Amino acid sequence: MTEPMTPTTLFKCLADDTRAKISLLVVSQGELCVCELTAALDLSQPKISRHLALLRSAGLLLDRRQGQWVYYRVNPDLPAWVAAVLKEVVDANQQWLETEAKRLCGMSDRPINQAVCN
Amino acid sequence: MTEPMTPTTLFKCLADDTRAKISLLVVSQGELCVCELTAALDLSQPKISRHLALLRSAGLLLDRRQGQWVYYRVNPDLPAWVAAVLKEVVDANQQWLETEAKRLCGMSDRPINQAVCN
DNA sequence: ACCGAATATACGCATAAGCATATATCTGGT
DNA sequence: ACCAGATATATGCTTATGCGTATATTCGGT
Repeated sequence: MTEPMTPTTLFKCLADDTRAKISLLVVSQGELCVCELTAALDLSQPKISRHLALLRSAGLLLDRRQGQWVYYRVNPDLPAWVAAVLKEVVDANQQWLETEAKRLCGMSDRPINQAVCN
Repeated sequence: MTEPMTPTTLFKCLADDTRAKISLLVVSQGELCVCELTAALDLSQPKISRHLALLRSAGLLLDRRQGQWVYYRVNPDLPAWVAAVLKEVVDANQQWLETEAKRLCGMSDRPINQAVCN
């Protein structure tokens, strides 16, 4: 079902603030669970889940259940240009993600390892 | 009016087949006029113009009138990451643009210089 | 088995986005 | 001044997209 990723497919995934921030946060953190994303973006859980479902069905993200939590990561089988684009955007837009990154770092009850907080 | 380009702004520009192909063709050719784009994408002129207006008002493309033709190019004042993303996508997706590039090269009455056709 | 936490989906609705067609504007040539 | 080619915009319509709320589902602990 996950057809080859065309430019338009990728850009549709990212053409929404919620999905763009989810994706970029996941890229920079490696792996994040739904409750972490909900806290970082300060949005309702159904809203986050709905956007995650879209990113998953487009093949951009993969999910992994671990106990009560579901972790999302970037699909490692994507073409190299997709990873390159994501990396470029993340590296150049740290400030745009600042608020969300801070909320994530300030999260008290994170399930597992608290990632780099600098 | 052209606010700083956020990731979401850029991706909304590109989240449509017509606009993505217009943008990538312009990136790879340097500059293209409306009639060239209309021929390359094989779409109606109003449709092309409407999407160009969006790309222009988002600040992604600039236009320049030369006689009866209006040429569009990528805004050179965009942040470096935007140019990097566009370049990455173009380089890796030549095949996706193949049909349009061929139509452009096969265009008989191109206004000025016929760009590289390989 | 039951309960609460975490996550996913369904539903109804409001708005945005894209389209085709018609029309307006601008330019160069006569 | 007029006309044709090139381009831009307006209008009305249809569909896609995103949202909030309610409700399933799944899991670990008791």
